[in-house]
Amino acid sequence: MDQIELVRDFNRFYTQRLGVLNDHYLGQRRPLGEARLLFEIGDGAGLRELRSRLGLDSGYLSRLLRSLSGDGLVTVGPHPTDGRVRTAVLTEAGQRERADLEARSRESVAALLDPLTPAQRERLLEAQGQVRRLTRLATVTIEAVPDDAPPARACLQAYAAELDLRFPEGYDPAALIAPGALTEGTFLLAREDGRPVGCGLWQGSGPVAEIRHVWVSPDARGLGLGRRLLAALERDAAGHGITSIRLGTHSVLAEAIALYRAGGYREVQSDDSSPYNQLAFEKRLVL
Amino acid sequence: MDQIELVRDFNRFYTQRLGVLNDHYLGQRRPLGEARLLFEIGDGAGLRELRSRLGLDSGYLSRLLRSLSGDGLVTVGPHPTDGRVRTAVLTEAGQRERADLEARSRESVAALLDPLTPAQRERLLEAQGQVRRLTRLATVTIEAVPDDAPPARACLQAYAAELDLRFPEGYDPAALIAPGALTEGTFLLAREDGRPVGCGLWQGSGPVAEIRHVWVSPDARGLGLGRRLLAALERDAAGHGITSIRLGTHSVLAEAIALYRAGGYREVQSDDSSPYNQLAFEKRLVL
DNA sequence: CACAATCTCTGACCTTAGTCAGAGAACGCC
DNA sequence: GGCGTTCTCTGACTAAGGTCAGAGATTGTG
Repeated sequence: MDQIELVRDFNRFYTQRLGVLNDHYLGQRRPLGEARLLFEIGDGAGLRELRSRLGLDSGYLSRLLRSLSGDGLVTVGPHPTDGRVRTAVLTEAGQRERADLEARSRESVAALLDPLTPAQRERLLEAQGQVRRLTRLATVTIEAVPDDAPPARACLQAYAAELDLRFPEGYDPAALIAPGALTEGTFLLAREDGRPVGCGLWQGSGPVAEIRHVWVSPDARGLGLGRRLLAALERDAAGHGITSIRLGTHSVLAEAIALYRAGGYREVQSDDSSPYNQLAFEKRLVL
Repeated sequence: MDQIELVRDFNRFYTQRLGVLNDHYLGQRRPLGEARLLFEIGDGAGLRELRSRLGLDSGYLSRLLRSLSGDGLVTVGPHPTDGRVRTAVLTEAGQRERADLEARSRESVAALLDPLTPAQRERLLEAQGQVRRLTRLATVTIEAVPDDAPPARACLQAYAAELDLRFPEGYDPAALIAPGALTEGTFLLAREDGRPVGCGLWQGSGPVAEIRHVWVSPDARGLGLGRRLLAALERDAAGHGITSIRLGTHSVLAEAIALYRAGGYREVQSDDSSPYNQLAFEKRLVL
């Protein structure tokens, strides 16, 4: 069996397992749609938000809510500020039902874990974490966007805010590349399910380019995305005739430094004008 | 987050991932039920078998088949020997459709793997394998059954057949415990999804009991089931007042010997009358 | 050979999950 | 204050997935 077949086989296996688990804990008390809605309402939520979170048609949502409120689990009232929006709130019975579903779900998972030894449970969690991290990494898309695209600027703002916290001297957002200033080079944006989770750019016209502003969103760290971004930047630069990359970084950014070293960058004498770049690295691109 | 919550979180994540994958490759060409049926028919299958494999109502299956044969993908003919049963066979168009679905599925998995480096793919497969093995192990049930129950005898037959192949001198099935002979002791049967996948028994009235006939089905090896069975036998025996276990094994059964050693058994002088038991082990049970 | 069991098929019926086209109320902006 | 937009709700409709009760053919068994 090749790799693709092995993954498909695992997916089939796990689909089936999850099906059994779901059947067991849902116990036919509620249709799936209503159960999901009960969870999602939580401590009250606007219908508009519910619709977007669950991806429901407005008519369908309305009907689901009517059914739930018919069972006395939900009340739908007006929104405090916006009269068009309505908000759904769980009644006490609704909260009990929700807690009950939650407990059943926990119980069926607990029953699954029960026969395993503590060491085996650890291994299971570790392996699930690994599957998850690699699957997430694999589904992140990286694409070139203009450096003034709104999601690009959002990433850069987050990058600047983080550096401002981490650098002892703070970070001046004016040091960011100005919108539209990237005429020679590429800005790469990483997205997970459409949401921006990282960025980076290379710039320069000569045979030597500079990589800057490589950033990964905190909730996407540990996946190996920094490495993917760096590799994608190098590939893109190489495709534009760049043969060497230089980059500078701050001495407090230990994980960035480790990333560059692991990526084949060698530390060189810094001649950078930016006060934030205390270290300089260089790498020759091989085609 | 506790362990249960972590597992639930992984399950939610993976459900969603699989949903995206499925939506993508099924591409709305076929309803899920029909697609599954196309796969399952393969090179022809009796309707009765299809029904049990897919867990379908006979009326529903009939209707699905009519729909598929209406599209020219399937022909339904008589069974060669049993006139009540009918068999479904894929037409050429059906085989093309099936191959097409298969190709789409492979393609979407290939697209998932594509962004990963070879080392990351290896790690993903390794982790998926780990999740699968531990999940399988956790869902195996172990229960006491009479030593003459049909699934118990089936396991013992398989055990004897295997030993006969592995022992240079062969194995005489008469050496198996006779049906109904286990009056003092317990026969434990391991099942996965109802299917017997392993067994083992302890027997004896004194403070010292003997564990015999520990066997795990070839397709359930590598899960750690032998270890679970052994632990379950010890627990059951201890519950019946047994304080020490002795057991004998054949010198060619390397993995069994390793299992006993890892389980805390110490090799002792063999005084066994059975010609198959060249090695003897002993363990004091602690309560 | 009779009779019970097995197997497939049909028709009637049901729930879940969803889509679509408006109606009507409320809001935001000019 | 008018007007386009946003939001919810209703009614009409559809597809998928499935259940249930027989009818009719066939088979195994006493």
